[in-house]
Amino acid sequence: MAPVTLKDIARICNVHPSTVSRVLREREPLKISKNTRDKILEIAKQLNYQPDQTARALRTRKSYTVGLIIPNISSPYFSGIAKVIDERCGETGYTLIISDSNENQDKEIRIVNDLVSRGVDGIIIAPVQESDKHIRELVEKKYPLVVIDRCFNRFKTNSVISNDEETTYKTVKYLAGLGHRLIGFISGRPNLYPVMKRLAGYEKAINDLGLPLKKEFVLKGTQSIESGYQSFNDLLSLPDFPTAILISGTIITLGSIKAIIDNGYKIPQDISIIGFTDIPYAQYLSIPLTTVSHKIGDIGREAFKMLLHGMISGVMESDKIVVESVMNIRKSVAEMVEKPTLTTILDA
Amino acid sequence: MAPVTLKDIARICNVHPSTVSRVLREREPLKISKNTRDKILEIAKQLNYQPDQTARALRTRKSYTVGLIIPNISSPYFSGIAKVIDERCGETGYTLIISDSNENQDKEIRIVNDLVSRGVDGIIIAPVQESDKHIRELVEKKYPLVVIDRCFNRFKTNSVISNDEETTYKTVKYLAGLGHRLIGFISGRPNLYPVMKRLAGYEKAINDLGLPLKKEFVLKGTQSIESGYQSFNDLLSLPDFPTAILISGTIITLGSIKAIIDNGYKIPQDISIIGFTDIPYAQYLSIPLTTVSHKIGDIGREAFKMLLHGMISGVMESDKIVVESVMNIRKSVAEMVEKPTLTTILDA
DNA sequence: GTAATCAGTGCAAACGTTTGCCCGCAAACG
DNA sequence: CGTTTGCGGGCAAACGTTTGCACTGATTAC
Repeated sequence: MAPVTLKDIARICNVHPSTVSRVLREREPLKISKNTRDKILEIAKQLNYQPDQTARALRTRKSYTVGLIIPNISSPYFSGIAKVIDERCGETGYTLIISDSNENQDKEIRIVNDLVSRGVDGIIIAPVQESDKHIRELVEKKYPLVVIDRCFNRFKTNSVISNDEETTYKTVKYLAGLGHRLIGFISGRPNLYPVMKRLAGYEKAINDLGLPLKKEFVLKGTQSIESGYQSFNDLLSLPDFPTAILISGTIITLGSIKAIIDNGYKIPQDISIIGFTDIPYAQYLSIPLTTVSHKIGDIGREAFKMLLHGMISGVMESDKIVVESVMNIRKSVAEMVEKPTLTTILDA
Repeated sequence: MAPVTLKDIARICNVHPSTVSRVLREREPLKISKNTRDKILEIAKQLNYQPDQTARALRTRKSYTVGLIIPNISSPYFSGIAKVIDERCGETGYTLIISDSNENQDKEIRIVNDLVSRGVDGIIIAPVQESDKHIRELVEKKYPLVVIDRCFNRFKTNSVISNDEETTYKTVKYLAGLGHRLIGFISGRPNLYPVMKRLAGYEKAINDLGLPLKKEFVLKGTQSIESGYQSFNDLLSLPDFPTAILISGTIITLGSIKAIIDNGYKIPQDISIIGFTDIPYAQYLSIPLTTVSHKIGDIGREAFKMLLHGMISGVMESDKIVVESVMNIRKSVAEMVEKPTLTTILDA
């Protein structure tokens, strides 16, 4: 009934528990006679011995677990990242603890404390980014930690992010190249790192291209479908609304599409949209969505690689890895009939 | 640097570690003078003491963790369930360990062993269902365990599932009511419990309604987009293909939609489809998908409730809870022009 | 006035491992 | 033959908690 322990095996084999441990751990040099060794192994297998990881972790101060904290597990973006990190964990003998902060700063702090007191060997986190004290403390303690997707400006951390600024810049250029002059930008929470970067790229491109930068064309909100719906509605009620809109975030994209449909507009005839980031369903829609997709697999793998290095070596540097995102041109962007003479700028 | 322990606090307060433990645990009756109590609490707060959950778990044989094993974390269905279970865990003081079995039986077994040896207090699992030995062993040991979505016929377990058979029956009736007589059924892995139940409901309805039951109308495969694509292609290449198709599984649904588009057919003019289960994007598609959606929230909450009861009481019964699924009528099903005279049957 | 109660706290064992150290013995060495 | 070497394995401490028990001094009960 009760789980079998080292002592049980030791008693049966007439040896000391430490001997059993040595055999099962297989440390070098293993100075155990083949006789007792075989006997122990056989009994262990026969009794289906499973070491108590709790006891082991207490003794060795190493739990072979890593924590992953994401703001929303049902977002395909984050659950995709979780999947590849989980894969890498499995391959390297770690157990992954995934926790959902639900975009709630207090909950995130509770989770971090909990994970640390549970003795996880390292943490990968996509932070809520309303506060950074708890993260900074870990970083200062050289705790193995990697920040993904959203990184901090106020201090250095190991992080892996996407090149949102450049990509957004190119995206605006692409739209301008198709003749769009009135281009809008909609997002959720504006203080998120990727949103700030996208906005920066957007504004820079608008300026460089000499397009009108109207502040009523950029709308912010929260991380919810309703917020996206509301923002897009506001945009559409403008007397002279944009011909193309950049939408930051898949949740916001969903709300936006609903707003367009409810208003009776057609994509891309009436309005062109580009979504950040890609959603798995985007390509299967009747109007396949042009999107900017982030390389979820690369992000997850790089993050785990950095973390693993930190966990093994015991030293944490502060590298920042940026993975390139790519544009998926589908059908949600129309070419404008009257092309402006921007070609000279675009060739730059 | 090193984390602060009970001993540290005890030393500072000039008391025994056990006293510190008693104060911090706040067990009744708490026979500690207000003096020392206040002092300990203050120092603990000042030093930001976080109890070592590993040590505590070792001593108390209770870890306040629960394991959740799902076959695919990036499926919106499973990640949705994970989200509500995570919420309930947070509310009740448990930490959730989510693991992805990736529809791989071997990996699932490894995960189960790992979780058990990590001392989780209970497990919720949506099993791969190729083997059941490891599950049955846990059930026989009265290990707190709840099976969701897919349950076993060969032995009793606590489980929460959806009423797929009845719902599918009604769905076929609904299609027949709209004049469809050639109705197909496409699924992924056929040995999954919900798929079996859906198929049973489908066949029963076809029989009851006196419709033709053609075996080339029901196609099975694996859990992949490609499989859905392939199956639907096969169906469409039939000389006399169905006018309506039931599609089991969101992954298969994605593949099916792609197949329809690639073949140049229009939904629902050329073919009607109903998807099991609902996907968050379904209602925002240009052709909103008629789906059967499962009450993810109820499934998660009920499962956790059962598990919590088992973990607290220490006894596991074998209840089976079935939650009702609902049909979301949208626009992917067309009414047939010539209505058959099935009304008498349908009124039954 | 003595015995029983009780508040307040210390002591030590225990949870299941891991690991540094030591010890006995036999072989090898000089 | 005495000493070193090395193999095989036992001993006990330690990781940080929790908790039953014992102990002291004071209060209450009779």
